[in-house]
Amino acid sequence: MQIYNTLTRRKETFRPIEPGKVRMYVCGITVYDYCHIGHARVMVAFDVITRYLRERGYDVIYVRNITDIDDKILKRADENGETIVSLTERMIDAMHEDEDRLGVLRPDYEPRATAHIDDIIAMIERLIDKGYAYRADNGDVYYRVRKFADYGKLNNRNLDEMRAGARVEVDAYKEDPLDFVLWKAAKPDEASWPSPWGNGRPGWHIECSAMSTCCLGETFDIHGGGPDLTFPHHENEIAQSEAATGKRYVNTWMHAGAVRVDQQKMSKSLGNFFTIREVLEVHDPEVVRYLLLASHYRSPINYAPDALDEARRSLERFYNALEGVEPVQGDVDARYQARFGEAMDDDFNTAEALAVLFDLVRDLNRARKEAPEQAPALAFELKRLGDVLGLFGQGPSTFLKAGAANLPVSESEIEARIAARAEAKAQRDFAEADRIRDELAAMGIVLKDSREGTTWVFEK
RNA sequence: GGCUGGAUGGCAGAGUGGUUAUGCAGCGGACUGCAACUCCGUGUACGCCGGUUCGAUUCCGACUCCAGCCUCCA
Repeated sequence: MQIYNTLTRRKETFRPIEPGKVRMYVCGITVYDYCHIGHARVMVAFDVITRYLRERGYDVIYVRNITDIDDKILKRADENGETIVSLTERMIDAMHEDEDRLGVLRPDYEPRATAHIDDIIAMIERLIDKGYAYRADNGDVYYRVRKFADYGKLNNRNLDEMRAGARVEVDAYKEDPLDFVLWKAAKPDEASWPSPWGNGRPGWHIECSAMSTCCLGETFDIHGGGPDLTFPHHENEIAQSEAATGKRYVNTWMHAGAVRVDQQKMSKSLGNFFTIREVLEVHDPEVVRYLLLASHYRSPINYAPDALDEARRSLERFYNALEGVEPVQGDVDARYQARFGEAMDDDFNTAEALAVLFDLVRDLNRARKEAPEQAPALAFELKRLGDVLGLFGQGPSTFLKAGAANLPVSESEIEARIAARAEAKAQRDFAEADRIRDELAAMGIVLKDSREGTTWVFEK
């Protein structure tokens, strides 16, 4: 199996530290607002990665943290006039709701920063002892970046060149402008925890170093995250962890591609983001999931309403093929599984894997006409492989009829009209039959005749 | 300025040193009372300029353009 490693900038053969076992950490969300489509992409990407690794027989430990203390949280809670805990609990619940709807399986562990203050303090102490960190006069503790010789290796950055480009306000208390904060001294009435350096709260980067190490060990297999975390977040994590432990921190670094809107990165700072929940008001969650899987996880994707409509039409092809066939395990051409596996083995190429499934769909549709006895096994294979991607889990008619619930007619009324049309057709009164069909079509109900009878789907 | 990626048919999006990606849309045919679904068929796509090669969209170099990171952001 090949995985692209951001650290080496190439695909590498994946070899877990312990055979058969994969330890993976992914940077999660800072819970001060609802998740947007960019978050959804990371969630879905690593969900599929976990599902496939497990399908391959690996015992995966998947850890994704929750940042529940941070400047933005303090600010937002204050603006809302609610407590930090009230805000973060609300956003954590919302995040879980969003990912459940997208079919994202929960990570095995979701450590929260506020539950690991002791581990964080212990790691900072270790860094101070080794001379990699210092307490400044303002009470903050900083990491001494220039002390870490490998700094910049993940991003191919050179310290002196970075310095030239620095345009951040220089904190007077830092020894060097590049130093970053490990422990932030609390202002009088801010939420804080006691520490050897006074009351305060952890910096963002140290929390991931401490929680990943405490859940997965000092060296682990895969560390993932969004595209905007490679610098400085992951670079700083490496500096902290490798300085503290003296060991290699992570073997494979994986980063998802950006979600763009009008060719610009979807981001909080630009304000051009769509939350998962607002998108799900209009689109079936599986359509969103499909859209995310239709491109390779590292490619940038452009988020647009048209793209979702097209994803919906593509998914309809799958569900049309599955509708009315009872999947039963049986003999199928082994090449589908082989090609699917080859695609996924190549750095989780879901786009290629979906192309294999479309080929399978064509075979299934053909079998339904020409060799119906083969259809159940093909449908089973399609569902089984789709499940690795977290797709095709709902009943075909549930998907195809979704949205019809808001219509002014009930399902039984629709069925009654279909029966009336069948009667008209039997009388060869096609004008009446077409009138009924047009009437239903005007509401978005599209009829599909087949040998077994008439079914319908809802087209928005 | 430094560091990463990328540029594929109408759109989306994989991939490959010489042979069909795939999906959506379109066109022709079949099925159908007519449609829808489905099936069959259909498109001289690989940013630009050089180089390597018998042959390059695919390898190498220059160029143009796009995006990301260098500051909180998945």
